Amino acid sequence: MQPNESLHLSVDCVLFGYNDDGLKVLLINQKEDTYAHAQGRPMSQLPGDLILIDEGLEAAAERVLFELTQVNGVYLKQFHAYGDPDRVKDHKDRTWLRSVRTLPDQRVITVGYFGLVSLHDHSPQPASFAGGVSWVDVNEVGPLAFDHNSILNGAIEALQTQLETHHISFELLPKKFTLSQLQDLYETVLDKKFDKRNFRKNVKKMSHVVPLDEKQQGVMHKPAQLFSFNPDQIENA
Amino acid sequence: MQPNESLHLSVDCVLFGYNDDGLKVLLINQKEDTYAHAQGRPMSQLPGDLILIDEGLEAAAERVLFELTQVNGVYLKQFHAYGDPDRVKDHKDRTWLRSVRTLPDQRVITVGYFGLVSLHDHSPQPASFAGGVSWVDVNEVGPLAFDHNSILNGAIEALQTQLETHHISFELLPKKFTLSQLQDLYETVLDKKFDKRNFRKNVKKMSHVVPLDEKQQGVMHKPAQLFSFNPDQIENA
DNA sequence: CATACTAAGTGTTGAAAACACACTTTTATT
DNA sequence: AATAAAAGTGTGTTTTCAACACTTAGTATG
Repeated sequence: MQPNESLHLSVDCVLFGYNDDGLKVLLINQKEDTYAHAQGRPMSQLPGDLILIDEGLEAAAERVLFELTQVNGVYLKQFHAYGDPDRVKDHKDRTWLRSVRTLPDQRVITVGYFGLVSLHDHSPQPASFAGGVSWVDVNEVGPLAFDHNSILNGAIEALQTQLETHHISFELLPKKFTLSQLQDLYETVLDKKFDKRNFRKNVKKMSHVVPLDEKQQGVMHKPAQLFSFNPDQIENA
Repeated sequence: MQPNESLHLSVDCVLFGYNDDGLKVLLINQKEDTYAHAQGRPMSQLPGDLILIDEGLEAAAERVLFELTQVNGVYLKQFHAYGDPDRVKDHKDRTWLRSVRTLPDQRVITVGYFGLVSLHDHSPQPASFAGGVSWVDVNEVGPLAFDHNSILNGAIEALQTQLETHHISFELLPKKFTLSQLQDLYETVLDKKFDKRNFRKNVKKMSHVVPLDEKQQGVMHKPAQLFSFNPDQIENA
């Protein structure tokens, strides 16, 4: 049984950003000049990188995200490992790989993490990079490089499950938010509608959602009560 | 950014076996003669192996299980990847590694799969191997090598979630089974009790559990109706 | 053949959660 | 003062969940 002499391992990050405009994913555009145009236009892909020899998986995911967004402390969760031997062997992807990797023919197994950021207060901007990093609405994502479309789908499912079972909504909302914003978040992520009154009844049972002595301002309708999350109350379930 | 020249990737399998006697895990005993006894007694570990250079992750898990049990077509599900840089660096584990690996100092990332087999009809027996393979009740598992105790815990949680959300119980039961057996399975895996009448009410709603024209035989009490699973009805949810 | 043993099988009721549903209130704008 | 726009609020119905105990069918024994 021969050992796997030359395998590479990477992490790929599906960074979800949310604001009143919808749920977004951070994508990287392969640069045009590094892409052989035989195939058509350059593709987008998920941010990812090979892990360093002494680096933990989660640490690698944090590093990738920090390099892209300069944001630390992003909520991160591993959801699946992708190891099809041919996942980076597709013709359309090889061309690009040859331009950026020293060993483009190496098999790469990747571990998928999804991360959550709020795009309300500040939009963590595609830092430093030569550019080509952008937030794309999850419903408008075209074909991605490698198997990144299935990785994205896996991340969306994991996010949906996680939203239903754990208290993670605050990762995607501003510090102060209205109940309509919270409901919109649930509706957007889970892709279904909720009844306003029933939704609010359920929120009242969530002890980690606390009303503030503050109201929305500058809106041309009845201003909404603001709420925030009480970190002490956020446990599991 | 230096590439990860010398990483190894393995799969570790948590094979669950179930019979009326409880939920078991298949463990391998490190052989005494390959283990330096300085530390005390040899440890047990989960079956696992480095993946071959052209082998998919799931294929590797299937291979490991087949080599151990000679059983094909085991239900298998990936649940988590473990990549702590020090996960195989513990002193107690190095000794053993040196005796079985050509490159014992290599970092190893592992992908965890859990598998399900029924121990009713036939107990897939620890094949061919020099021995040291055994079914251990999940509640009686002692300290394992490496981080295998946390891998096992991760597998148990994944199994519980999966049992509650997907129709997988038939993987652990004989082809024909009684409702009491089904209930015992749920109680064992989820580690809680159910009310017999309520449980049976719920089963009646499951269209994939179908009654047979057959009864239990040779028991010294009222023989139970036998049921089986209708594979056509097993979808998701 | 009568009795005893064992697990199988079976319904009802009350409580809680889920669902469906429409009008009034508050602010900014004109 | 009138309008526009989203906020906020309660009730009845249906469905699901939880608690609870006795009768039945077969095997074994005397």
